Amino acid sequence: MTPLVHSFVAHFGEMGSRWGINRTVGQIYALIFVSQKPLCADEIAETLSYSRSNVSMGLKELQSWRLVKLRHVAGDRREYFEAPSDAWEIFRTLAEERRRREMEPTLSMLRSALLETPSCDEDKVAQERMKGMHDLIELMSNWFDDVQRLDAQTLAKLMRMGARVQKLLELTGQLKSGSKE
Amino acid sequence: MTPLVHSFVAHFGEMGSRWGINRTVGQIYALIFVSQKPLCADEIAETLSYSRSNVSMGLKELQSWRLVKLRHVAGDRREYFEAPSDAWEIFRTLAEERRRREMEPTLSMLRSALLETPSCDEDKVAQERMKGMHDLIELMSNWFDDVQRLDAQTLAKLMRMGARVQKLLELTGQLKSGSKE
DNA sequence: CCGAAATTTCAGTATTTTCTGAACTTTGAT
DNA sequence: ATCAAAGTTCAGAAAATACTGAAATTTCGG
Repeated sequence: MTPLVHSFVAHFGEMGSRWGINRTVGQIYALIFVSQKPLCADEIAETLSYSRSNVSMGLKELQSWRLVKLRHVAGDRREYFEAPSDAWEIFRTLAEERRRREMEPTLSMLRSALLETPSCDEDKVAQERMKGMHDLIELMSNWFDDVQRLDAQTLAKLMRMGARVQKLLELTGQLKSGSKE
Repeated sequence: MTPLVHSFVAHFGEMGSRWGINRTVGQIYALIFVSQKPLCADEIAETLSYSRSNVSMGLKELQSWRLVKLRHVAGDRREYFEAPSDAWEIFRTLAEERRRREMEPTLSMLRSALLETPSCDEDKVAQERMKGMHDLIELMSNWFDDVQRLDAQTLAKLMRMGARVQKLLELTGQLKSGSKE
């Protein structure tokens, strides 16, 4: 590993825990991400000085996040991995997986909590708060879903507009004033 | 704790690790969030059966995330805590803190890595990939910043529009076609 | 179908993180 | 200023998580 790659890999290892993955997984991803060619498990284990089995687990985890893709090299039985390099694709994948892992379970918990009949004042208040949270998460979840379907170009345009989108909305409001939305 | 509140609190405890906080912190937040009135540390420790010191640490952590606010009750020396109940405010706070903790450090690491002179082909490729990642994170970071400044109403409108925003962009493209953006 | 290469599983160990209790510091009413 | 109540700190115990090595399983060329 060159010093440049090393510092990138080390950073991903350190940030891993903030991002909800562990050090090994972070480093494996970083290494694959900057690599010119697909890597196999042995090369990764060797480069990062982790046991073969740890790398195997890490690769499984990365596959479950859909952050790495399996490749086969002709005449070689080993499995090679590469990371999609299109930043937008990565962003979408991450957004989708986080929605599934971090929002969906809470949404379903909230849904059932809101079906309960409140047995006292305390529960009534609690349900009101939960309703607010539920509605926000649902809104964001649906929005993610929608955005998922936009093509990269549109998405980039939208991002670059940033706050100016507000102006656009005001404009639209005028164009179709009277419409119920 | 009523069964309803209990299940909400328990869920936040379990999800905590996925969200980058620990069980105690998740449960304390959940409890404060659904509570009718501000709570003091002793009440929280009592209700959740955690040690007083653990609750103290947890409250510090929640304050650093700006997820709870300190309140003082007249004629009572203890510190009481409450959680903002406006879902949009919470969303903004979370987005801002996550940007600061999860994106900023990576952005600055990438910036310095991109300043290095690549010493070989491997480094050249690595830098290209890092450039892609850097640009995306920077774009998202700025976008977060912008969105931060929109008022809740505009934000909600934008979210509800979802994918239909694409239509809007096409429309604008026509209106100001020829403009450089 | 055989067997060597590759991958996965998993029990046990190592490391990290969380949590507690006791000691310490701060605060504010008297 | 005093002191009791409130809040914080921190060393070490407990719990959770990550990692390894050895054994088991899968895969595929012959």
